[in-house]
Amino acid sequence: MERRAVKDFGSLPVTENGMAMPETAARTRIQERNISAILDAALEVFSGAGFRGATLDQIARAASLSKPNLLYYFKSKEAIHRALLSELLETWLAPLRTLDSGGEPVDEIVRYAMRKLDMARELPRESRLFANEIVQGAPHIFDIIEGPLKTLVDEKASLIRNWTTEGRIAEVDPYHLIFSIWATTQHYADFDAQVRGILRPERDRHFDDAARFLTHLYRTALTPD
Amino acid sequence: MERRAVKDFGSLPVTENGMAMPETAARTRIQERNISAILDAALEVFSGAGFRGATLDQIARAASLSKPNLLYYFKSKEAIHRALLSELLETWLAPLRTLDSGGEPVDEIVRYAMRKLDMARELPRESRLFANEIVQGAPHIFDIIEGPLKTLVDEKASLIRNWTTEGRIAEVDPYHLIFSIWATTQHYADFDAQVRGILRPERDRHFDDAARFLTHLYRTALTPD
DNA sequence: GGAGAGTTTGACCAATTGGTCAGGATCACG
DNA sequence: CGTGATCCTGACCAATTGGTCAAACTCTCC
Repeated sequence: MERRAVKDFGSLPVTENGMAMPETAARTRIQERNISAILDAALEVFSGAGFRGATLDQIARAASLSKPNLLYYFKSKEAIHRALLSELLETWLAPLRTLDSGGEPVDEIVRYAMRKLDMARELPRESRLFANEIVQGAPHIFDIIEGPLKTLVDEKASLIRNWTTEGRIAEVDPYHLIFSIWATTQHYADFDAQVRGILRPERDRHFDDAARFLTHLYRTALTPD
Repeated sequence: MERRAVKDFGSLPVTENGMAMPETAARTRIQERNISAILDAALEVFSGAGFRGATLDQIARAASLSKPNLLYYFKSKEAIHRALLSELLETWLAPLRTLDSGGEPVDEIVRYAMRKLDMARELPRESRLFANEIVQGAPHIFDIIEGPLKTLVDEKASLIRNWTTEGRIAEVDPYHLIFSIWATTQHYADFDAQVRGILRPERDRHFDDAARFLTHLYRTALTPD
């Protein structure tokens, strides 16, 4: 083996998702630090400008690394984006997973909405990252939407439908209920610029009003007559 | 005056919004045709890719014009974007304007939500154009949000608040009510890729279910006890 | 049918962008 | 302390992109 082989199969095995560094295998402290700096910088830049709007220079600057050094850790812009999306996907879907058949159904759904609203407040960049991706047709994650996400939503939709069948919540379409919870909560992260332009809130004050409003909205709509 | 002056003040006066052609003054049939072809192509491309993601070549191709010819009608990419946004702004705000103090308040608000849902179905590109813009911080229209849009929303919010004061609808925060209507309806245009990935609807079938769901949601939440 | 306004284009340009590469600096560890 | 693996960089490249320009073409209207 000479040069070329070393480059291809040497100390920097390229994993399937395009990362130069394996996420599982042992990382040096330097790798640990730089990879997380890159992903954090990438979240900042991608969420604010979308995939195509983001540039490697911006990400490099935000991560305090040189551009070639970025590409030492991730083999391409796409690879960074992919790694970021897959890193955040679980976080993003976790609240829906916790929707459980135990407990009072109306409370359970309202609690889910409140959890989503909290995430819009605490993790707006993550929300906008996915918003940018989906608005533009979800080119990089359509398989996830059709696969794991659809499976999860189908499962929770049938749980909700059981509640309506048992008369424990009002008769509503479970899918559109879920969509409306996503829409009304993520709205405060994704369209933050508009919300703030209209409300001019001090700090995040408006989130409390939103919480009250959404609680009323879903509680009245779901409580069976 | 020689050459240069002819170029600057000659037959193609540049209007304030950057269009090479005045919208008001007489247009030749060729101008009529090409300008609307460009704006239509631009809507297609900008709404699918965002401002930065769109390229003049894509727009030119979609309009069946050469790139220099595009720039004969609009002096820059920004000018096309600006013209498009300002052309569509009225269309986009019109439904809210029609929210009127006459008529039954709950019906009036539900009717507004249904009108917005129709627009998400009929004009998804327009919805995504604004969505792209706002998700990325509304860099080109923040003054509109803070100005005319805020004014309109303030006005309608106080109308809604009157209704609650009079006990004609339930006590809800009018601003968050409006936001929730925007969010739940535009969701079907802006996040169309996700909705279709999960529901796999034939045609636009799911809009009818959405209409039923949203009618129930707002009717129950707004009807005073 | 011809003159001047209006329209179109190929060729071109500078800046930006994603990505490469060879070599140098630094770190871990025997 | 030295040596091999890891980390980092300046210089560079090809492609793309927004935009310009002079020249040519076409339409309108007298």
